[in-house]
Amino acid sequence: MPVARRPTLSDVAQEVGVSAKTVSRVLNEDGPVSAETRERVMEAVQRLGFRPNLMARHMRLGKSDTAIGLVVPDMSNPFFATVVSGIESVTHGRGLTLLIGSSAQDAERERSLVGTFLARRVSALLMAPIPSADHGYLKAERSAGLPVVFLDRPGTGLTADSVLSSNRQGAREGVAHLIRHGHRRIGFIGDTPTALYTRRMRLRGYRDALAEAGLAYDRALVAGGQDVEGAADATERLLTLADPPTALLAANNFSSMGAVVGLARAARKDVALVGFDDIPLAGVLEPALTVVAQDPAAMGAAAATIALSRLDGDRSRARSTEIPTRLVLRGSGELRPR
Amino acid sequence: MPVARRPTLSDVAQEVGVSAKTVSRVLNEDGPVSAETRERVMEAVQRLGFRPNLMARHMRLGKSDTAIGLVVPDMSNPFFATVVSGIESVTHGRGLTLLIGSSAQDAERERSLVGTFLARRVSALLMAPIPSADHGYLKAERSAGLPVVFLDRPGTGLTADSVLSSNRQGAREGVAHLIRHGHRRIGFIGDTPTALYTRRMRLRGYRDALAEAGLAYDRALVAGGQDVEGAADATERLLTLADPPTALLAANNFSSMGAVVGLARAARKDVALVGFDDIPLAGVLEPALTVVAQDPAAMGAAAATIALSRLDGDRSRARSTEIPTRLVLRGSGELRPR
DNA sequence: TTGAAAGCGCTAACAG
DNA sequence: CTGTTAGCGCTTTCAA
Repeated sequence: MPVARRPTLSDVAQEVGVSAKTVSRVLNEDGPVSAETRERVMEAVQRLGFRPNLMARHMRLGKSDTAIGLVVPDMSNPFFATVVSGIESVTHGRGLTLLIGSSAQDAERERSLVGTFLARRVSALLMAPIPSADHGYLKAERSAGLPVVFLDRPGTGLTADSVLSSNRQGAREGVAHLIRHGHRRIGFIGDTPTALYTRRMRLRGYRDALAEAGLAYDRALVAGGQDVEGAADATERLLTLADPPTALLAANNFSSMGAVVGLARAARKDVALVGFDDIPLAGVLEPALTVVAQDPAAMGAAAATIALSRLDGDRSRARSTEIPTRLVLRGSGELRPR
Repeated sequence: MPVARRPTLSDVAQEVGVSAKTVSRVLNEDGPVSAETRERVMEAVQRLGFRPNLMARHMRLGKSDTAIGLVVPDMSNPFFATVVSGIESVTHGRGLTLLIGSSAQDAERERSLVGTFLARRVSALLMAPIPSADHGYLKAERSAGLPVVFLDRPGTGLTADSVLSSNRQGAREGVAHLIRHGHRRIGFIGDTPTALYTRRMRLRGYRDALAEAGLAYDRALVAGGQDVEGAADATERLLTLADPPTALLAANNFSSMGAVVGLARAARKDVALVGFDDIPLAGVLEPALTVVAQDPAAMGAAAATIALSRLDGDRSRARSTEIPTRLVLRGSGELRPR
């Protein structure tokens, strides 16, 4: 089967018997064109199935690509999937296309993705940065006018806008809630690596709440894993301690699921639990799961909005936007210690 | 702050005192360059922070963009989020970038997204097509060599590759499982619009199983909604029928959640349930949820693999790939009717 | 081993 | 109202 070449502007022009510029004028409604010419051009465009080449257009205009690049650690994490839909809800109206890549928690891969996006001349860069990576290499791009927005975690080595959850305050509220219900031994189920910004902030909030209540911080009550399974194991391990916790704070979505699984396996419905990040069906678990809910869609939308305002010329200094978390009471955090 | 122009190939060339072509040769390891020249070019590239402009490169080569376009109905649906990570796992190794857009179940929007992708000259197009849309307008592109792969549902009006779940067979097995456990009145909780391909196929599988068991099909037992809430309401309504179902098949992920919520609200732990599409925490629900699990990551990977083989010159006729579902027994489907 | 010229598809600037 | 020329940043072709 012969592979037909895609028609170009000049193909259309030739077909109609006008110059390329005239066709361009018709398509971009730029400058005056006689009704009849317009008509004939449009007809030829239809007939040939012509579609202007955006690459060529962007290049000629010497502008950035009308796309924004997004780097997330893992697309299949519902948190980031929802962040993406928040971003898209903002960018779509502006005719911006979304380029997405997963860093898979690998600094090399993150850098290579960012490199590709830069080579494509994206209009802006949104990223949930890898903790171990330095982002100083973006300094030149940023001062050349490329908007960079860090999402979920601040970046290292680069001053840029960021959009974060109220991690510390949220965790503090969650733990205070458990304390209010009489708990004195409260475990912390986090993720690994422990260097992750969100984990550190949430651990800080956990310690804040303990300190406010005059409770000692016990490292033995801090555990975690890489995934749901790891968090479930960690939960079960905490329960076998000599002086075990009567309540738990799980510090992110999969830790929350892991804690639920671990408690279910140990058949311990008496252990209170507050999760971080809402999870589906939290309401029908038994007991129903109390959580510190984040608002990932709002985070994505905020990040995109900031990037757009930068594109629109906002040159004010970099700022950090905090999206509030919300304690959603459903029951699991209100159990009393026995 | 002065916004610096990005350095170009000729900037680097000028800096080093060679021609643009020489710099190009160094960067692409194309043709002979003296070690010393190479050294000096590389140094200048580093110093200026030069990054070749991919748009210009693609254009000059007259090839497609090294990107593939993906249209999904809704990014925040974990099913599609997982499909995306499956796609990415395949494309990343090939240096392809992923362009993503949400159609939001709107035919206009789908078409505009596809239009944008085509204008960008993507190398391939993957999409979960809107049921109400005709995709005949892609015929010319396809015969011009653009790989098109439909995901999750076949497209309308266009012969193209597709990757689908074994919807009918999966539903049949799920319902047969309920029948095997003694159920004779089995409800179907689906999504709307009812024209959706997956719903139609799963309903067919449901009817297959009933027919095989000699059970009559009763339209009154078929209900559904647009989201979790709607499915929950539909579930509650089915339970109030004069001759209510003793078991349910929920036909997708949010219908499954809705059915779980509806049964929980009605406090009916005696009603058997088989969900379609696995959901998180299915194992710790009470009773634990039996599901017909799909494999969204495999679907994404298969779609990407097919697109790549087409790019590599595979001109065989369009084929439909079926990714098998798997009945995961956890308890909720094994309840006996009272 | 290196360079000059031409051109990918498009549009800005200027003529006509 | 319409056309011509030039050039965005890169690579191919051909020549030196």
